[in-house]
Order: sequence, then structure tokens, then C-alpha cells
Amino acid sequence: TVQAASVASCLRPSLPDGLPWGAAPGRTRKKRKPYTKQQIAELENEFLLNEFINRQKRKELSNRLNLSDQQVKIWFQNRRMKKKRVVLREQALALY
Amino acid sequence: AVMILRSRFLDARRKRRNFNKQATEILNEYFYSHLSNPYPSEEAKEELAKKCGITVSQVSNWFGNKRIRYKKNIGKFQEEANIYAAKTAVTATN
DNA sequence: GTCATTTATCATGC
DNA sequence: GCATGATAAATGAC
Repeated sequence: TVQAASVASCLRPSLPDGLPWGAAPGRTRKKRKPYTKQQIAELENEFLLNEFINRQKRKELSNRLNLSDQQVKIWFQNRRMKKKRVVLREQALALY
Repeated sequence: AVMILRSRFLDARRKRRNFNKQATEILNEYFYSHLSNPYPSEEAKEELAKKCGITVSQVSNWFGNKRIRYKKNIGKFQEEANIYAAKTAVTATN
């Protein structure tokens, strides 16, 4: 029956067909590499001065920390997202 | 010094608790019943969060971890997949 | 630019 | 000792 077939399909979870929802990323992804405490310390220090960094300072920082300027750019983007998370969490916590 | 303590207080990894069994059941049911596209919408996340008693961010974290860990070792989750597949099949017939 | 992700790593639970 | 939840780099959609 149709219902039996439906049940049978549900009972067949490991499919060769079921998923390329994590499939080919085209290019190889760069492996995540944690930054050193000193790198983070300087990045945080600069973030306190201004959450949005200039190209000039970005060049300086990236050169001084042995990071690419894109890495510094991405770090500031992620750092702003982190700040947003923390703020929202503090607000939610402050309600009680 | 104060900043370090503050940052550690705000780091939720230092006070992590496992979700209760019921919440995990709900999340797994959704995951394995949407195995072809396990990406719940924002509305679905809010509904799952409400039913599980957790935040939307925690729902997003759970699905992110589940997707990568399932994809990385499908065999390990085989048994689990069978359980929830059978469970959804029963609810479908009822 | 934001923001939802992917992935590796971290910190904890048990 | 791994399982699990949250965070830190990295990518891509928009």
C-alpha cells in the first residue's frame, strides 16, 4: 500500500541519496586557526578605540600582528557580532 | 583583571548545562524528519525554542552542531536516525 | 556593512 | 575518555 511504502521509506534513514546539503564548497576552505593571546589583546585594544577600523590602521595592525588585512577586517566584523550577542544576553539577564 | 573576570562571566561555555531529555527529543525529531533540509526557519526556531524551553540562539547552536557532526560521521548516528524515523512513522500513521 | 552558516576548538558534564 | 553546548575563525548570501 501507499502507507506501507511511506513507512518503509521512513524506516530507511541512511540513504545514499538523502543529502548533499553539506556538499561541495567549490574551493577548499581555509582551516580555522586560533589567534594568539597577544594578537587578540591588540585587536581588542584597537576595538575599544573604534569598532570600525580604517584601512590605514588595518594595514598597520595586520602587518604588526602577522595577519592579513582581510583577517583583521573579518575579526572586527565577528567582534561586532559578539558584542551584540553579549549585550542581548545582559539585557535578558537584567530582566530578572 | 576585572575585564578578564567579566569576560569569563560572559563566556557561557564556563556554565554549560546539557538540555533535558524532552528538549533533545523535540530537536532530534525535527532534525531527522527534515533530514533532506535540516534548516529550520526563524519562525520554526522560535517555536522549537518555546517548546524546548531554550533560546533561539541555543536552537541555532544545536542544529549547527548536529548538522556538522552528523555529516562528519553518519554511521555513528545510524541507530539514532532509525529510532526517530520509526517514531515519526508511528505519529504519521496515527 | 550585517548576518546565518561552516568548521575547528574550547570548556564542561558525566 | 568522549558527548555536548558555546565560542572563535572563515565563508558566502544579500
